[in-house]
Amino acid sequence: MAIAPPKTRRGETSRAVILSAALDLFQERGYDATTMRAIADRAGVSLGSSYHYFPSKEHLVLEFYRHTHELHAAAIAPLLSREKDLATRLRGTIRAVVVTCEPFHAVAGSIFSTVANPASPLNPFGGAARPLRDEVVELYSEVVGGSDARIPADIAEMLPLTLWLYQMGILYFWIFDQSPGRLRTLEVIDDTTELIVRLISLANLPVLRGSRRRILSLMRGIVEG
Amino acid sequence: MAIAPPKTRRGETSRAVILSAALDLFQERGYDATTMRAIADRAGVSLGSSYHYFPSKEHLVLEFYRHTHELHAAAIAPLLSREKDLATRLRGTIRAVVVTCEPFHAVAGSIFSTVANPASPLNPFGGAARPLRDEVVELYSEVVGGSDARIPADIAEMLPLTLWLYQMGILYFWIFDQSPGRLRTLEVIDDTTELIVRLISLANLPVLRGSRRRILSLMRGIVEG
DNA sequence: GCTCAGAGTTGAACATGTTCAAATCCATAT
DNA sequence: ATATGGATTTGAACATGTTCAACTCTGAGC
Repeated sequence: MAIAPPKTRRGETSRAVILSAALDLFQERGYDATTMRAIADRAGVSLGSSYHYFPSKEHLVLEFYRHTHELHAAAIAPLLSREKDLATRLRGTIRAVVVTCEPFHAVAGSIFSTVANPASPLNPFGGAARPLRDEVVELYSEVVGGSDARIPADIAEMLPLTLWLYQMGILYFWIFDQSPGRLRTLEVIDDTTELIVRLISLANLPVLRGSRRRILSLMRGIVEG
Repeated sequence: MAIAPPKTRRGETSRAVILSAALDLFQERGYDATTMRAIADRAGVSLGSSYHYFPSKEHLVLEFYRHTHELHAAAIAPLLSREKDLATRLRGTIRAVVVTCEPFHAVAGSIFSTVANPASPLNPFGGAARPLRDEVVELYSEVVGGSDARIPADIAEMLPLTLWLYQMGILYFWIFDQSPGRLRTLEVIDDTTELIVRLISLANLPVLRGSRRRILSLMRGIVEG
């Protein structure tokens, strides 16, 4: 189940070469059209060797994810250290997600569905992908925490996870988006990020206190399970 | 691509027998563990015959959906004709969804991921499953329309589709729910339906008018695409 | 009753993810 | 230098979704 790390230099090379071939082919042809045999061929190893380092084709996608996550984190680092306005930070972060993922747009559909499967090791709610999800949630923690917005503690507690979920929603929309330059997705991002920030500030209104408490306790209950 | 309907009585019988075998096996073994050969065997036809009536294994799932949808619609008919309170109608409807689907809980995970795939004919946002989705949305139209709640026109316009999406969310939660009697899902349903009705009434507050208009126009924009 | 076109049926063949037992490689101990 | 044990590599074999060309069946028209 777990990925066995290589134990020799030779093994490290093989693993790296297989992964690189897989990432290239995923981008060139998409996930489904990329066969394990093609990956092995391009990597110059046998079919069986690929399975020595990656328990399944899906585990190769997990590395693919880690790759784009690192690209994304690097892309928004300047923004996060410079900007203090929450809306701006949030908008920049989410925009960077779809910009970073753009080269993989054609691949994204089949990958997304793989990830959504509760039985898949890639499912972010419980499988091998859990650590990566936690990293992304942590990133949103920084997006919120590094801003000058004053956010009530109960909201701040659930916000990073909520924003991660929101990001997933945006990505799902983006997968379907065929507009030139993915303009529709960018518009939705602008509108929704502004809305989110506005709703957070509205949550302090006395009339909304009750609903707010209910929503947050509901979310806490869900997360615990 | 499209499913060719049988043209003779013999064909009708074959189709029915294949479908019935598939539904049985899906429940017995789950989607992945059910092979097309097993379906053909149980139906007493050849492998090729199955493909004459159903273009793919996924199309068999589509029928599976239609089946549960009909069970669901029948289950809530008494409630919808008797009850006028929106929260009660909504709670009963969603509860009936998970109750109806309970026999298929083990199957649901792999099916859900199949459905989420934009490339799948089962994807409710565009594939062959679109008509079925419209039926479900229509059902929520009735849930709302048949209640005595006074709902502003702009909200009423988007509500059925939103409730359908909400139902999908509940089902995804339900898939992960391992609690005895699926109690956690039922709790979440009770809490969320109440919350939804409360938020609808709050939406009339002057302070929320702006956000409400933004949210609805956003949703309209998304649906159009 | 015969013919025939189209509906229905069949099973072999193919593609591809995955498994596995055997072969090979190589650093280290002797 | 040789032996050894584990890491690595290999390719055949398997399971299963899907395709397809050939075959059979059936009922309408004569």
